[in-house]
Amino acid sequence: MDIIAPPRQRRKEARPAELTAAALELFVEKGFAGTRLEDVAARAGVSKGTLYLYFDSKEALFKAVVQEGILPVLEKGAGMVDSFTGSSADLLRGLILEWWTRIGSTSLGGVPKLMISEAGNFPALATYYHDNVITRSRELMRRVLQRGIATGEFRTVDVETAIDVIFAPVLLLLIWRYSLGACCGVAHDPAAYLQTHLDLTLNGLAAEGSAP
Amino acid sequence: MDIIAPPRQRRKEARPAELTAAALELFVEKGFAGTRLEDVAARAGVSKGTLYLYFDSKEALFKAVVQEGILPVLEKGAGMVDSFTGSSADLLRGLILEWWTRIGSTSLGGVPKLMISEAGNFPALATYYHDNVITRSRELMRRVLQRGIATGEFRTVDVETAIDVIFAPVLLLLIWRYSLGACCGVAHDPAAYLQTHLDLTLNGLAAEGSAP
Amino acid sequence: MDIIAPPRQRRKEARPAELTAAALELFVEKGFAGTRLEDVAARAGVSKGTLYLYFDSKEALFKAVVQEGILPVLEKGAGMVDSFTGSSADLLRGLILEWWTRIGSTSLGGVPKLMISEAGNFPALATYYHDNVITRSRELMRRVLQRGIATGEFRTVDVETAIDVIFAPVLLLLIWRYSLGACCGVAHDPAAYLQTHLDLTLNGLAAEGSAP
Amino acid sequence: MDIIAPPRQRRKEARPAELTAAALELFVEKGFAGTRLEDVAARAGVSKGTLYLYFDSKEALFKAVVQEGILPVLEKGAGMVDSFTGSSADLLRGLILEWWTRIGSTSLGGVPKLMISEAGNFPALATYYHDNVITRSRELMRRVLQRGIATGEFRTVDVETAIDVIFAPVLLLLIWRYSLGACCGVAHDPAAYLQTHLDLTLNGLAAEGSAP
DNA sequence: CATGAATGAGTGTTCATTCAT
DNA sequence: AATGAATGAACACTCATTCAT
Repeated sequence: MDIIAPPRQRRKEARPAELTAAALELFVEKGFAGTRLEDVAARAGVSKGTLYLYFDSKEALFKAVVQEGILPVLEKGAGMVDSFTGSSADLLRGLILEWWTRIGSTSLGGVPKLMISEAGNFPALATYYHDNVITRSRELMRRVLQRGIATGEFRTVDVETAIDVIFAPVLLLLIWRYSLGACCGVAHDPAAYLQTHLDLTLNGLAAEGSAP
Repeated sequence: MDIIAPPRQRRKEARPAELTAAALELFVEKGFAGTRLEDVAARAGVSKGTLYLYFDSKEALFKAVVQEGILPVLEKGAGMVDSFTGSSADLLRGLILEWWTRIGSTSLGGVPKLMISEAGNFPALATYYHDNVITRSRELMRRVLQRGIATGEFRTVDVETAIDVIFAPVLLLLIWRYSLGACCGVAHDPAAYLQTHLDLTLNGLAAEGSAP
Repeated sequence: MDIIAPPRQRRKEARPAELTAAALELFVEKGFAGTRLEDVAARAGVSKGTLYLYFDSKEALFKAVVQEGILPVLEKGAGMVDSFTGSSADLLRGLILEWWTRIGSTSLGGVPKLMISEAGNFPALATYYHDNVITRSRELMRRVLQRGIATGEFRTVDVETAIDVIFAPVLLLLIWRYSLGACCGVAHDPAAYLQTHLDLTLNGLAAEGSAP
Repeated sequence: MDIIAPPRQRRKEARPAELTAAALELFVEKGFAGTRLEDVAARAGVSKGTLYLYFDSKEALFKAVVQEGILPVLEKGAGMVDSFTGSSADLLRGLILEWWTRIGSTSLGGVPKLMISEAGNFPALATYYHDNVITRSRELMRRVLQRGIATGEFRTVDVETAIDVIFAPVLLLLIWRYSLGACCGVAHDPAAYLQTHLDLTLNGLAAEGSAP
């Protein structure tokens, strides 16, 4: 008899992702210590024991949340930079907006604040995050800036400082949103904020005579 | 067995400050949940029970740490602004350096990161921090900027945005130092960093023709 | 070291009853405050944590002990009164003796003294006990007396007072047995005591001319 | 200089009584375990440490409360019986009413319930209470009954049973009042209750032909 | 693979008791 | 004698982790 496999079987591969998704939301909402594995399991629709079939410990789950949440987006970004053919300004703008769509505006937006909060308790994870997320994000932006400078579209600026200047406001937006912004927030409109930030930044980068 | 009992010291006056100091260090180092009250007491040289003579609960201790750590410095800063007679640039520079000496370079420098980490778990404290620390810090800087603009020393800039621009790098420095910087830090030299930041900012603020 | 772990038994169905039984014994023996949950768990053969799978708190356990211990017996008694076809004297005698077999002579006999001891600390439970146990016990006896009076077997007496007179000696017996009787008891023979009490009471109730 | 000693000195001898009085109220209200020595001290207007100048431990205080509360009244009662010259009925009535005035209607009325509650945890005290309070109370009543029987005022009854019959309703009244009566009480009027009880009892005791 | 009952180490909190002043 | 700051043992309760089914 050709019966379709029951959902339980078919979801076997999806389980880890469902669990990390549930865990991400709770970690972001309540922090690492404040999140109970029972709640994670319940939100993913499985039992507490099942969680341990996929993750050795709460700490392992936490690492998986960070790794699986962030890496795919970075890889997508690398692909964009590799294949982009338009202006560097459009590339930079596209990267930031894509990042906002995929990360900033989702639960993943809580990850930077989460890493800041828990880095002290998870040095290994902090190192991993630094080496894989931060370093690679900066590398991505570095390539964009160097591309623009090489083509004469951007002015010759100190690249590392420019990377700081580009990332800092975005990070602060997220950090605020997931900490004090929750209780006494002035509710920045993130889209407008990003737009303003990009306009200012690209204007500042634009070589004289080029069309920003 | 003749175990020597530690001398039972009585120092009611100094106890709260000793306890909040010990708690500050541990909260900054391990976070709220990761800090055991027994360790706080031990670091302050008292027993666990003694802690409860002065603070009703772990949460109350946390609140006291934030309040007693931060408020005095803000008040000192307000006094400086009130009585200062030199240039606004010197005032701004003095405020930031004083802040670094009193807060940034001490354990209190961990408080912003602490608040960011725990705001979600302590909404009441987050509100308190927002209303008393953040709002009043901005007010302090607002007065300095308005003073400079009024005397013609500073250009006419959007004050609120300028406040953001002045505080953000300093906050990021601290946040970094107490989170990821601990394990994979590029060890910014804070003094030089602050100097550069102040130079740039004051230069940007300086009215044309004035001597920065 | 190869310590043999005790077999981890799974018996969800039976657990609550095993736990309340263990708790009953300890509450009766040591009182509410003097009973440690760890001892309750140990006596039931489980760990401390297991207790919390079934009862939210020590107070909840206490409530369950009282409710589950007493209510079933009352319901059985109501059934007896409903279906009994013999004389009212035999019914009254049967009820009291059944009560002694099911409650008085078991650990449940300690419940009245327990309620007296803890009523002040658990007003809600005291109200529950009053409304469900005391009121319903009196209702049971009331029906028996009214039945006997209606058939002419009993004299026309003040029913509420008669209820008091019937219950008081039995309650005092139990209260004594579980308090001062434990250390300096004159070891009443409960069976003989009950017999005498019933004989006297039924004789006092018997209508003239009826065969007691 | 002939200055009157300060109150602190003058109250030295009164301290133990003040402390046991405070303790009695709290023990009756909250039970032994539920009473905090700090509250006892506060109610007596002294510090916690002072309590230990007079009583070695919480248990010693508890014992003192029972002993000092009860014994004086018993001695007074013994004196009454020794010197009384009226009828035995008046003597019995006077004893019970005196008892109600001195014990039943005061905080001391909570002692029987207290002893019932804590007898299991304090066997030594229970023995003391039995030997000194219960035995001597019964002895007192025994003498009254024997006196009445000897003069022909009372019928020849089984004295020990009569003692039970006389004391039981009074004890139940007190027990009820300090336990379940507190939350769901039918608020017996104690004076009327005692009056009825005495009338019935004395009527039952009265020899035929004597004027009750 | 999945479950969920069971475990037990860990911690915040209370409070009887002690002791230096 | 009196104080009250300090102590530390005790306990209720939580939750990450395990394992028999």
